[in-house]
Amino acid sequence: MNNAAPAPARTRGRPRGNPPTREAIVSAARTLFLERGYRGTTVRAVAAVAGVDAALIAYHFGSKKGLFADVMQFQCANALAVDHVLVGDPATLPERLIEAVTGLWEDADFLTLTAQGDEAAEVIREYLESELLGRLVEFLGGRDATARATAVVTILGGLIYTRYLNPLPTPAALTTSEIREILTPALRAALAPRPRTLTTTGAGRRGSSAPA
Amino acid sequence: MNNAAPAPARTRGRPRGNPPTREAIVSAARTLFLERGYRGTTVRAVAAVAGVDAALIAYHFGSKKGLFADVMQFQCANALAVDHVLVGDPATLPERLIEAVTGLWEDADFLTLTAQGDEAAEVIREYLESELLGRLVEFLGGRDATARATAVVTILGGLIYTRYLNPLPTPAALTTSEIREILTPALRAALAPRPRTLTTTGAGRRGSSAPA
DNA sequence: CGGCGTTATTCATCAACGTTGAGCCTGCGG
DNA sequence: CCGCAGGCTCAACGTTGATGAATAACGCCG
Repeated sequence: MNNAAPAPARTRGRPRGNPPTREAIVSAARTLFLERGYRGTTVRAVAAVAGVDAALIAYHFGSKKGLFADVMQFQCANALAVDHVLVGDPATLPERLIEAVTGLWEDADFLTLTAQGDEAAEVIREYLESELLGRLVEFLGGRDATARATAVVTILGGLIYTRYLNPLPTPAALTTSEIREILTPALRAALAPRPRTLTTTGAGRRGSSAPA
Repeated sequence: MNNAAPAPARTRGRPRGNPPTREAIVSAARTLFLERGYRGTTVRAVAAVAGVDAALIAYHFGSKKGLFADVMQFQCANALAVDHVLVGDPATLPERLIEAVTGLWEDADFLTLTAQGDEAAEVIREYLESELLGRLVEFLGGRDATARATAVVTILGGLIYTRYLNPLPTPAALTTSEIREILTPALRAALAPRPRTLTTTGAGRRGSSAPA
């Protein structure tokens, strides 16, 4: 299939110099994932484009899902533009957060990446629950920053879940503006510092399980 | 919910169950499992010996584990000889149960089948929790037969678990006679009819999870 | 009522999938 | 100069999806 060229370049053992294998895989994966989506992209295809053995993907990234997560970490960082969302008036942070998340779904790239079903969306949710959460904690600061950030991420994770991962039948689905209307106050409440040391029910960690 | 039709027994298409292949697979599997153990036996090898496609194993038995379960159901039935254990004086049933289970480990066939690690022993435990339980319920009869049989199977499952599936370091392991000494009273207690209608907490169903 | 295409259902095949374990070979620290 | 660790290849693993025969009941017309 690939090079029948006289160069049997792929010898066994450790390669010569400092091979940029990882980057080659990520680059090929980004292209193919965006082009054919998650399910439509096979590890073997990525490996072929990158010019490496398929087993190397499992070796470097653990699994196909891990590779996807790696690609998305880059892609999400660009699309979500976390830093860009965080700067600005804290009072309007909820609006910017919602816009960033809903905006993902108007991004064609994201749709082809994400509208494939199973593991792909988990990766995105997990991204939110790690990367965004860390940034938020750092941004919010203060004593209960973690709790507040968790609450925010929980809400956003639920949004992603109901919008994509387990989408409701279209009549029940909310439009973007409805989402904005409904979720903004919730986010504002979640972001607000605790008024006092009430037993504020401690925002539940996992908020993404759906009834059916 | 579905049709209350009295006898739509005749299905529509091709008749179910093509005997030669299924039996050929089971037969080949029994041979290879006994000869090379669970891990040492590949589904492709079984398929080759049986002269069928490897995918048929997944089709007929769901998975390699399922095939193993099928083979073991036969093998267990012979080795455990449930019927033989059940007949006789109910007063000495505990002794016979323990002897049957510990006897499995003195059976060379069982060791090669089972001493392979991962999924193989789960199958045996699951066998106990279905087949033996059903027979026990039937044998015990009476009102709380299910509860008593569940208690018995829980104990025996625990025995299997600690003896093989998650074996303790040898100093901590019990000898066969120690097991007999310790577990017989427990089994007797489990088998005893409930003295009265206490809220007997209903013997816990899953008793096989270990700390680490 | 009997023949016959239609349809439904099961069994079998093939290629491909993602993943793993064993081993190879190079680069580097001692 | 040698041992060892690490990037890597290769073959094989268990499993899946698409596709195609085989087969039996149904619909129908005559």
